[in-house]
Amino acid sequence: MNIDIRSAHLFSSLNDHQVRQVLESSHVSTLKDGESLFETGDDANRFFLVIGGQIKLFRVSSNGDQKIIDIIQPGNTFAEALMFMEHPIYPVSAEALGPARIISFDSKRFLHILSESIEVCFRIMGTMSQRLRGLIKEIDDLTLQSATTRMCAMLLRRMDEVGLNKFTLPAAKGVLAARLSMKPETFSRILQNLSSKSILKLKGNEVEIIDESLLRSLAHVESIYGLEPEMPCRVRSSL
Amino acid sequence: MNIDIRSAHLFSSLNDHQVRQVLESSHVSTLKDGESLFETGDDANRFFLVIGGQIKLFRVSSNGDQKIIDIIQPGNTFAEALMFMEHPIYPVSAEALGPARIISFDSKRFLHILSESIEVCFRIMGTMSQRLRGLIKEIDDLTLQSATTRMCAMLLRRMDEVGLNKFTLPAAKGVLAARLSMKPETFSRILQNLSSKSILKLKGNEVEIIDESLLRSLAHVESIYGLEPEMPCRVRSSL
DNA sequence: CCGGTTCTTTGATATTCGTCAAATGACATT
DNA sequence: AATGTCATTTGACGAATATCAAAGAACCGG
Repeated sequence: MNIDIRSAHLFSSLNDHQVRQVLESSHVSTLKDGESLFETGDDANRFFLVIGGQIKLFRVSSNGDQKIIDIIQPGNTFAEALMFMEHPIYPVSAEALGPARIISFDSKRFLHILSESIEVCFRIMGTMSQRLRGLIKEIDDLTLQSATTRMCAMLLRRMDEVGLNKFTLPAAKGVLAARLSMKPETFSRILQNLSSKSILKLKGNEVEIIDESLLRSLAHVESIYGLEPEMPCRVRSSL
Repeated sequence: MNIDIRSAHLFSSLNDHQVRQVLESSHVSTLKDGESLFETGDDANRFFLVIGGQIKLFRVSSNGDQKIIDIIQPGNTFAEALMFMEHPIYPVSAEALGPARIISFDSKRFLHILSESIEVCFRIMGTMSQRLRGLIKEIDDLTLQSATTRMCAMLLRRMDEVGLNKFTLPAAKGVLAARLSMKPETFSRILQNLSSKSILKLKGNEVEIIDESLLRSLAHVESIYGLEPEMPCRVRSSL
């Protein structure tokens, strides 16, 4: 099991010596479906790299609903931003979505390495600023758009990702519903509705987009962001 | 007009020489009410420090509604996170809320200084991680709570800030409504409603909280979060 | 002080979603 | 295949919030 952690953006500019140092304080874990990694409010002295499966980051409201903040895919790190706080506390809970495999790292140790490498610092600031951007985008997805709009945007994103007009939903419907901040019932009804308008066909978790332009107009995706006039880089993964 | 930019967290660990360097590329501007500083999608090669008035950060949806992401107060910097991106583009628009005064800085120049000071890097990572936290909190305010809940939370926050049960609303009602992601009409009605239940009295923009405990229960403020990250942390509910 | 603009309030109505309850379907275990 | 469990769908209903329209208030320049 020798994974090169340098494939993760965060570690990409470490030299061999530094990688060895980081690995000294690291620990690989296997998680069962639904197994908790940490909870909102826990002391945060470690951060993580997903190497298999998916990790769900979420918050729970007083009435028991959960809002999924993000779903972390293999190759990505999370909770690394917290090490720079004086009293690091996880602002979300994390658990495995299906069986998963992660490596955890000691924050203090990593900070020490960081203090000797400006380059790595810059890289971290880069990922943090991307995450900030992603969250801002998220906020406006949540507030400027209706449930239907969010659904359509998600479908289009997924379609771009896959590159086909036919694809599998990236998670269970209930999970997606939470990710889009709606009830499973609403999720279901919206899909039925799109289906009844023959904008798409669905069979189980397989979706086939029929009328992309209509879907796109429903999503109102008229470059609130620019549609990147220049842009070489198309696929953005920030979910 | 000699302001010590070191009072801003971001610059606090710069030495005299560095401060001088930073100021070389800086530029003070005065903005009239509603004057635009930049718009969503503009190239971002400068960042800003508010020294007077307020700056509104917002995004506009396709139907013309605007969601206010944040209102930046004097002493705070904004848009500094973007300098670490390859193609920095402002993800929000910014304009003055009332007359305002700001200093702008050249990002490249600042990056150069940064590349020579790990300490400043760490400080920036600290502020960025706090901002991330703030946005996560924001997301769950928006999704896990109703309009009334958001209103109550805002009132309580304001009350804590001022330290009195009587205070002035921190901005025009319409602006606050947008900040809380609701229509002005809804904002008005909720206030009337709270007033009719004698939870508060209002006269113009003056609010007096009568029944704090009731307000607090309406806000559901059972610190999912602890209150303040760095505070010597008061009573934290289990969690 | 006036007239005009903009902000806020109010009422009537429409829509979107959530809630509750029950039916159906999918899947794993026995 | 039979069973149990869990996820999804469907329907009926209600509550929260947006929308539209119009009336008041507050503010401002002359």
